[in-house]
Formats: sequence, structure tokens, C-alpha cells
Amino acid sequence: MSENKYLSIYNDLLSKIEKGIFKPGMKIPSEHQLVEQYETSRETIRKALNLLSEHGYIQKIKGKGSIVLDVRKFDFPISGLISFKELAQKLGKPSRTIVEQLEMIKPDEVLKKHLHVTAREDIWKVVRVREIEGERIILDKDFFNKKFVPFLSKDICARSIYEYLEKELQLKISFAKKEFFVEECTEEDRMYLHLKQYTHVVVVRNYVYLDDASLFQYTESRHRLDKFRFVDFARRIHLH
Amino acid sequence: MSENKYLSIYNDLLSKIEKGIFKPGMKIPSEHQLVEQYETSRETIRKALNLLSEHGYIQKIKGKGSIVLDVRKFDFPISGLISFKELAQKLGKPSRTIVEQLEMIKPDEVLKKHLHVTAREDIWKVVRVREIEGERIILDKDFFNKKFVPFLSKDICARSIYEYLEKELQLKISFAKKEFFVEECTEEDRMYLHLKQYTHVVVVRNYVYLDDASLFQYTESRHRLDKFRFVDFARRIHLH
DNA sequence: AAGTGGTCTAGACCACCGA
DNA sequence: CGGTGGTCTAGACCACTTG
Repeated sequence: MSENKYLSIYNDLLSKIEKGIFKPGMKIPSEHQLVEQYETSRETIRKALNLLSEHGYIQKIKGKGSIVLDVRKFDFPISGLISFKELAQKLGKPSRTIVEQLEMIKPDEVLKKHLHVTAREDIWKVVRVREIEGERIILDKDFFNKKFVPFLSKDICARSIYEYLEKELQLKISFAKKEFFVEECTEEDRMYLHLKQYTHVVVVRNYVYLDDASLFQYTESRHRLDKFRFVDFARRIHLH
Repeated sequence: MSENKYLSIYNDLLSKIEKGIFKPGMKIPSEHQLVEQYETSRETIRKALNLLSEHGYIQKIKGKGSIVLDVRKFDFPISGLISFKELAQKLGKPSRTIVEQLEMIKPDEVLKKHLHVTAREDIWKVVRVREIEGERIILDKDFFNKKFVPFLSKDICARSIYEYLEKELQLKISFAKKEFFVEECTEEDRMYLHLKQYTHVVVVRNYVYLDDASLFQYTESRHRLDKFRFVDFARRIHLH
């Protein structure tokens, strides 16, 4: 219901692109035309179009118009790392999540640094393995500050912690910083994953921040080399 | 000189953050105050603040204000893959670029698909090796449609093709799509890189689009495992 | 209740593009 | 030249936070 006007226009235009009413290469109506269609002001239309542009659906060209792009349909949903769930869904492959550890700990030196916490604070530690087609591919180690996440259960971890945090606890995730690099396998990797002949894993460190800019989660995700994949869609910034 | 007003405000605020005049955790002046300081309208201030927010420098909180974040200073400049140059600069290490191949070719099947071209079009192929501290770390294979880049020389390739395209040819790069994955080393990798004991490379496929949404460059960048690093800063989108 | 950021309006002028 | 998108203004009302 009471959606923002510019968001509802964004969604309306998006669905027209996805349904093929606006086809790749085509120009969508001009801002002036859209102002009349949606009976709103030009800045509101521009907000909707800028969103479409930032998400890679259209390209705005000064003096010409906005044309529909075709880059996105080949790809995974939005820019960024495809999650385990999305991957499994896309590929239509049988998969499951195994909760290996769930405990309350005090942070060690490394974790204190990553989570910006003191030695006295309580931290949830969750270790999960993601299995696709019977192969244990990804090792996820999540750490949550108990201050933000008072309760966790194996059941919640086996489903989606993510959904629990956003829907049940109403935590508003605002932004995340990710780091990727390759590391030699650890004992822990060998214990939990089916590594085959691979001697290295791709490590993704994920720092998640809430709406009020407080860091509440640190995750280390360790992927078997051959099953790692990432897609990034980046708009170039033209300052100056 | 004749810079946009909102961009000059953005740059001014940014330099105050980087100089520490606005410190992490601090609130910057309210939009109303900034309107008076910069003698402009509120929407213009908001454009500048939204840019700062999108680039991860501040966090806007409704009803409270905008606070300065501290996530970025630990990291490489803007979100996205750090380029060879940035890496070398950051680490202050001696480095150079070696142009191994520069030729005009007709696209094979794979390239036709990647560059969206026909078999008759001419394609520049550039193969370069990036060396840091005497080690050949990265193999870059660039392909340009001759339609957009009529002339290239070894000299240009040894410096920065990038600068040449933007400054000399005035090409406006608009957005890029990147794919990351890990692959087994090829003969070519072994020939050009110092791979040490590593049996795999991190492959980055880069598709670059111009302002008019035409695809003009395809690049395959092959990194030795231990020297690959990526940082991503992603704002979470809250639709609905 | 006062202050904050989020949305929205109805105008204006500009730079760019195509015919 | 008319049409396009980019910037900018000076208001307005709202939802939210804090005292």
C-alpha cells in the first residue's frame, strides 16, 4: 500500500522492462511524458529513473533519452556476491545447510578487531557448512554481537539467520563491506569441507552494519576454489 | 572551475572528512545548517550528502543526522576491484607493465560472444604482464573493437590504455560488469607468469560499456592466487 | 515541541542532441 | 530549432528522534 510514489513508479517501469513491454535497445518515454503519465513532478520521475539506472536496467543519455539495457538478464539478480541459496536455486540443485557449531564465546584478539568489541562482550559463533549435490562446498563462520542478537537456535541457523534477523528481530541491515582473497586451506577447512585435491580456498570476509552504522556481524565464508563465483555490476563515477 | 555546485560541496565535505575535521562517529552539520553555510538549496545539499553516503563516507539517519563512518579509511579507495596501479602505489612497491602482444585480429567464436561482434570486424588484442617487485603476477588480455579504438601503440599500452581512451580519445566509460572465478592455469599463464607452486589463477572478466551503452572492451585479467585481493562496499537496498 | 532527514512540487535555466 | 536529460531553487508536508 502506502508505498513511496517514486518507488511505485520504479517498480511499475521495472515490471514493464521485465515483461518486455520496454525492450532492450528501446527508449522509454521521456521524463516529460512520464510526468504526464504518472501525474507527478519531474524530480519524482527522475528519482525513479535514477534508481533504474543505478540498478543497471536503463542508461540515461543527455539530449537523447533513456534506453533499456540488456546486460542484466544474463546475470544473477542484483550486483554483488551470489549467495549459497541463490546459487543452489539458480542451478536447481539439491542442497542443504549443516549447523556444525553454535555457541556463545568471548572474542579473541582477531575477533575483537573484526567486530570492534571488548573482551568482555558475548559473541555468538555459528559454524555452518553448505552442501550442494552431496558435496560440502562452503564453510560459513558467523559472529554476532549478543547485544544485537540475544537469542539463536540451531533451528534458526539451519533455515536462514538472515530472514530471522530482518523479519523476527526487525534489524535493518544498511550496508556491508566485503573482502575477497585466496588462502591456504586450514585444518578446519579440511575437517569440514570436501576439498578434493584443492589446496586453497577463496575467503570472503563480510562486515555487516545496521541502520545506525553499528557493526553487528562479521562473517568469514570459505569457498572451495572451483565452486566460487562472483558477479559485479559497477557504474563508473564521473567526478570532475 | 565551473564544477557543479553539488559536486564542489561533495568534494569540500569529503576533504573535511579525510583531513579529520569531521571525525568518524561525529555528526556533520544538519542539512539546514549546510544550506546556510553553502548558501544553496536543500536539494543541492542532499545531492552532495547522498553521494557521500553512496560512497560510504557517511551514514544518514532519519530524525538524527548524518554521521561520519570509519569503514573506508582502512581500505582501498572506492569500492570495486583495486587495479594493478593502485595496488602497487598503495604498497609503494616497484612495478612495471610489459606489453607481450599487440595485434589486430579477427574474433574467434568465444570472442564474438564476449564482444558482441561479427566475424568480419577488426579487434585489437593486447596482452600485458604486470610485474611487482620483479614477480610477474597478473596477465591482462584486452580486446577492443577497432570501431571505437582506431589506433593503439606499444607505448600507449605500456603506460595506461585507460588514460589514453578517456583523455585522448574522449571515450566516456559508463559502466562495467565483472565476473570472478578461479580456473586452472593454462599454458599461456605458465608462459607469461611466475606462478610458483600455484596450480590455479583468479580470473576476472571485465565487460566495459560506453555512455551510449555500447560494449567496447572485453578484458580477461588472470591473477596469481596469492596476490589477488578485492574489496566491495555495498549499500543494501530496502525496497518496500 | 523542536530538530532532523525523506519525499514531493512547480517552476527555472542549462548543455546536449537530432533534424 | 525543439526535445532531451542535468542542475538548481524555494518552498511544502511528513515521519522520525530526542529532550
